[in-house]
Amino acid sequence: MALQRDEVVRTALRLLNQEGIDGLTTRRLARELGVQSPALYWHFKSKRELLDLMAEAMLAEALPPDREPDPAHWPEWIAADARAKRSALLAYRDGARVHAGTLPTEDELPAVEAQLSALCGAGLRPRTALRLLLTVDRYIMGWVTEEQAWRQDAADRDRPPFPDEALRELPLLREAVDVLRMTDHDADFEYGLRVLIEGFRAEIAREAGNSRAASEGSPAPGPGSGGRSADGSLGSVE
Amino acid sequence: MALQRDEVVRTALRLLNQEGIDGLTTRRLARELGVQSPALYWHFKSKRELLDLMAEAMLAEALPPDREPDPAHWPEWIAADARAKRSALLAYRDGARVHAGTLPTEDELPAVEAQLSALCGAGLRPRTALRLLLTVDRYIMGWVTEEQAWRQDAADRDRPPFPDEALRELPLLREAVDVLRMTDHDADFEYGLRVLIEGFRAEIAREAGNSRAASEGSPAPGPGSGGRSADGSLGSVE
DNA sequence: TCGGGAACTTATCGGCGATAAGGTGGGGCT
DNA sequence: AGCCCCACCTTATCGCCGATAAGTTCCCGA
Repeated sequence: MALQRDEVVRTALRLLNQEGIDGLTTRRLARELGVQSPALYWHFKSKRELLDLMAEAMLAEALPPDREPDPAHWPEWIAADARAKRSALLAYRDGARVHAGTLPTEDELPAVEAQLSALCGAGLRPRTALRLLLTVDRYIMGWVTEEQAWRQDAADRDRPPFPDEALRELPLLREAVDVLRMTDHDADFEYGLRVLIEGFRAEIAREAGNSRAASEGSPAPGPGSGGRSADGSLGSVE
Repeated sequence: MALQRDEVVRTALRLLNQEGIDGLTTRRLARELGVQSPALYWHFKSKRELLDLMAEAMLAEALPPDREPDPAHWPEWIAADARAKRSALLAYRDGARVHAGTLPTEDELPAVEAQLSALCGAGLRPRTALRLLLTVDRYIMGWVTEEQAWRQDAADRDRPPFPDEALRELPLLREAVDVLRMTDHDADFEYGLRVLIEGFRAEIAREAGNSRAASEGSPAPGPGSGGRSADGSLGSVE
């Protein structure tokens, strides 16, 4: 039986966990599959394409498709999706770096539309709802990227970073030393996630309050030419 | 006159902008400097070390040292620092990817201590304050990573992603299409930043409210019991 | 005057992604 | 039965990469 794309991807993911992304070379992968490395280029036009499929497979394992998010419980499913995505990325070594190179695909769009629908049901405009989803997504990516870099480094290095003596003159950092040394990734991630959701809550309340003023249909949201842009102050918030 | 580490780093940063991170090779850099590539290994023990110094230099350009953040105006300087960091990363091609591999250095710690001091002055515990700083940092990194990947891709590709026909059955996405296609990175970044700061505001209010109940020294702030009602669903935080 | 080290060169290593070109075997067509 | 096509793989090779080893140059201080 000839090689299947699917089998290659699965083997590549296994190899990713064993060797890390730098050890995942076409030659190594080919050896694992019992073929010569150019054989892979029959199935994938480039290593980039293979990595894309790996990223897709990673997330597919964790995020079940075809859900109908409930507008009434948006904080719950936003948080649940965020945790699921983080778990999916953490499930493979360098998972975040593999995913990072990926561009969004058109077939992810229906799921996003469903999420937008729920958020709009909770009172947001589509633009704002999508921005919200993007925000949490960026947080997750940034978080897991750092987390995996840290874990990797902790595996290499023998001594812990930020030794006590470096914190001698820094009492506040000394008090927060377990956050600084990231001894509990889960709790620290949850903290930022909760902060985001609190912010979303405020944003929804604000936008619901404004809903009659801004009316609708205008692509530029009310204030100024470019919206709030970077005018420096956040004073317009309250 | 012999080569200086500093000159190498500056040339490397210039080359980074010209060629991107994949085009930044030791041979190419050496050629630019008029030496042979092994000469670089006299000044740097590895390419990783060079990249670390490049990342450091990138951020040093944008973030002036020795500031004394004001507790009373924490939203302003948090936002200003966030914008400055994003700008610094955007100032160089693949800036986020260069920075991503970096580990925090001990000499950044005093600046963090000063920020913690201000946030504690605003009513947070050190642990929470540091988590807050980490949260916004991860958001920035995730954001700029994606933003630069997108810009790069837009430069390569001739046609815009997500053509209209792909959105035919997706009315909400069609309404948010400029967010989806990221036509205004600045405004979209600002949105997430504001959401984060709103969340911080809520967090500070919550923690200040709890301050007498939890006293201190207890790592678990006891979510749900005394504080907000609505976060019960997310209550597994700590 | 000369030893030594900073700063660089030449030569080379092993490995990488990728391409070119050729082999092979089985299934379907005549 | 014969044959051909083509999916799938091999061998050979390209140009590049980061990195190391060993030798060279040249200045500076004792």
